[in-house]
Amino acid sequence: MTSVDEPARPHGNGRLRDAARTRAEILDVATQEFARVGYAGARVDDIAARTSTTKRMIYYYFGGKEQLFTAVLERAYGVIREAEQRLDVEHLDPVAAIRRLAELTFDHHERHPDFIRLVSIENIHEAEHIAASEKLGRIGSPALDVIRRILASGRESGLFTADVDAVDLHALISSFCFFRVANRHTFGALFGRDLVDPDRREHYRTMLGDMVIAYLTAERSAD
Amino acid sequence: MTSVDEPARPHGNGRLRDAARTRAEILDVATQEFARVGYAGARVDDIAARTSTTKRMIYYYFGGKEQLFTAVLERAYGVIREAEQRLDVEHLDPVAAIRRLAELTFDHHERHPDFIRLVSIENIHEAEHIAASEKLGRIGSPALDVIRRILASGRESGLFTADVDAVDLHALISSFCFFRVANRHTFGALFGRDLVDPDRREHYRTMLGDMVIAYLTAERSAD
Amino acid sequence: MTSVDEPARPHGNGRLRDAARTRAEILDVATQEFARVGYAGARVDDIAARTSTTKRMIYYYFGGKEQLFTAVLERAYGVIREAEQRLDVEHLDPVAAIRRLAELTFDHHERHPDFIRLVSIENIHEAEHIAASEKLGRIGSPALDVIRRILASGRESGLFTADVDAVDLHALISSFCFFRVANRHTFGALFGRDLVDPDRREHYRTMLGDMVIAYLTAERSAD
Amino acid sequence: MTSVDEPARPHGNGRLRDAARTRAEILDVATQEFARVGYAGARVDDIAARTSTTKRMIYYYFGGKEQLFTAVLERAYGVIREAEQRLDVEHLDPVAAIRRLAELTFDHHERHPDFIRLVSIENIHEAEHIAASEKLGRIGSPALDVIRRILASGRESGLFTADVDAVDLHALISSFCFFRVANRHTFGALFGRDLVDPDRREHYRTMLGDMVIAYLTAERSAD
DNA sequence: AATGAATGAGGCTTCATTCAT
DNA sequence: TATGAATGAAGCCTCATTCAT
Repeated sequence: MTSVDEPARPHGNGRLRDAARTRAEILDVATQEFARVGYAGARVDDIAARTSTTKRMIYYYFGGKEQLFTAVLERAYGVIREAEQRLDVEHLDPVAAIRRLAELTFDHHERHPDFIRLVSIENIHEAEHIAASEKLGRIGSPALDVIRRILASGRESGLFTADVDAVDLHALISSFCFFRVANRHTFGALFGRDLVDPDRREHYRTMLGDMVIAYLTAERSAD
Repeated sequence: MTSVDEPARPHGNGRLRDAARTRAEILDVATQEFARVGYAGARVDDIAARTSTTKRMIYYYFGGKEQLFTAVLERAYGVIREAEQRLDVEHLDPVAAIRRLAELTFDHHERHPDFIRLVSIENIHEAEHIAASEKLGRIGSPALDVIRRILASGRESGLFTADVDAVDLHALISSFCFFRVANRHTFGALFGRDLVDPDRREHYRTMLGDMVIAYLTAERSAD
Repeated sequence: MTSVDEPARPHGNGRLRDAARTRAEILDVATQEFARVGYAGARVDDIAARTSTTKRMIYYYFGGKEQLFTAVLERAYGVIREAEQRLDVEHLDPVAAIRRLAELTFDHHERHPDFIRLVSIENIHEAEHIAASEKLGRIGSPALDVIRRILASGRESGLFTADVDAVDLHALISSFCFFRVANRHTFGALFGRDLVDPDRREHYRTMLGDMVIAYLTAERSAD
Repeated sequence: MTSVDEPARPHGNGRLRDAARTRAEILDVATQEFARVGYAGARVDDIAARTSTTKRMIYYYFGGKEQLFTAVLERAYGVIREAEQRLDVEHLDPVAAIRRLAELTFDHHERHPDFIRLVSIENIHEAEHIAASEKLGRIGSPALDVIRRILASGRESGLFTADVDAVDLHALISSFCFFRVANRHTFGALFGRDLVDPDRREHYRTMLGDMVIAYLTAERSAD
């Protein structure tokens, strides 16, 4: 992202490396801009201006604004997938594992507000870029498999009573994490409470875990 | 602002009625357009074209695109406030009352996807229009008072054990309702599950209630 | 100009008086606005807004922006004519009379910067409004007659040697008075000297008189 | 900015030449239009239409209407400065030198009516564009230095008696030259005399010289 | 004599994109 | 691989003016 001063190499793939770097730089800036002001609000000129290359390169590498936005989404989702692939909670008992997974989800949302904004924006566009992307259609989530296994194990042991599958539980966990970051501005403006206040962070993190565990383990009337 | 049914008066206000109607019509169309494509994506020309008046009237009544968007938000929040003021759940016992409130919140989100989109959009803009609006700053929510009273009553009777105040509980309930509608496109595209599929509606509605009640009533380790 | 609270009179010309007053108020405001930002720069809305009446009245009384500007010019030239009609310098000897007249012209320009601006503006428009006005075409100037008589008397007595007629002398005197007020902004910005600085007022007033007298009385080579 | 006569170079700058030409062409047309109808009266569309490029280029090169007007002023003042730098009168005796300088000023005004109109217009705007321009603030005038030296020499030799400095004398000379061109429309319309009638040109040119010399050399009462 | 609502034409500016080199 | 110049379409907004009452 920062310009690296590496010695000019007479032969070889110096060019190629530069190309990759240019591409990455454009993606970095574009991610910030799209996240900041939305797809329609972003300006190709502004993105180019914040780059060490020119506007022409955006068209050269990505083809256009729309494809650039799709590339931004693809990379952003790639990052989250990688993080999820590093999840390591299955050595814990089901209750602890789920709580840990919820917390990691919570942390990931907190650390990537730009990604959350991009997702909000993509939803305004009814996920059309995801639908058009070869990389992103039905990409699923590594976390889902983890959840699936924890749920199965918890249910086997009789600890979990709730009638949820992994996808719904993922939605339940995500909803709180996402809302807290995505809607913090309107929520703060209307209710005077900053949902991402660092001082309240632990409180909300615990609240999420409590909620998920309570839901999964609640005594159920025979239905 | 809402369509007024007042009898035709002998002289005068014929025009005034038209003015209110014109204003309301513009707001209706603008609400749809802003919700559909966001603030930056919306076109004043398009809004005007879908109206029985002209573009000029938008500027006459609202002053500009930005103020129009603010007016749209103001009216949209007004509608939700009115709905919340009609909440009538306090004759129920705390558990039933909270479940009912969660369900009504759920239903309201389901019925007003445009409103949810507007809120997402306003969050992308970091709630700047709410902040600039005299009508909307720290508007609070009638639902909060209802929640507050139910929580107090439930805690008194020993039914509720969770350490939440009304604002946090409101966030918890809203997050699921909001996410389900707001993020349904990306969620559907990535996981192949339509969160607003009518066939799954009851399932999610129950799930929300279960989650909230489980959270509020869970046995807590002495901490 | 200020709204006067006079008792409503049941009969009589109360209406007419109001009409005259409204007209005058519009003219006052229009004079300021046109002088401030030029004909094209002035806004009918702004003029109306600074009035106690409405925009409609401007059209009612004057017909349109163009005619309003013409009316403004007509009244402004009327004021200067009246002032010139009160010139009383012919009891002085020719030299003193001319100096006095120059000084009065100087003073008049200083006191009516808005008028000078209007004249500049009308020149940008190539005097088309004057040409179109019945009141203003070839209106001449009472001052011209005065100058004519002084010149004749001065030449008779041998004091004045210059080959000028009244119109040219009027131009000579006016040019300095006009330039000092009209061009003071560019002159000040470029040369750092404020031509209308009160402290330099006497200096320029004297300079003008000296110049005119010197010109009129200079010894001429036999040509 | 001025049309450059540089030989076509083997590669490269073909475009650059075009850019300079495009810029210059826009400036030419803009100068005419602004001079013709004033800043507010000029239309960016009209300027573009009279150009071989498009409206977009005006914004590409100048940024906007306001900056275009400033650029027009900058170039116009640049032209006059160049002319003044070519003044060559100091080989004459002070009286002849001043008369010659006045005549050259007179001629320059006559030859550049558009420039005079621009200056009038800029004064209506209270020299705000000059103030905002880095090129134009306190630009001074080469003529001033010339005048200064002539004045000193004339005063040394006892020929000049008047109490003026170069700036004031410059104002005195300019005022007549400027008025004659700038106010010719209203003056002509009101008094029936065309100040720029070619037949009267020599008359006014002489009149200006006579006036300046008479003023500078007049016998002064001991004050 | 007065007014709020309405209007069509046109104003300035900006957009994503492409061209020639 | 890279770039400054160029573009047409469209964006938001404002103008002087008129209408219905």
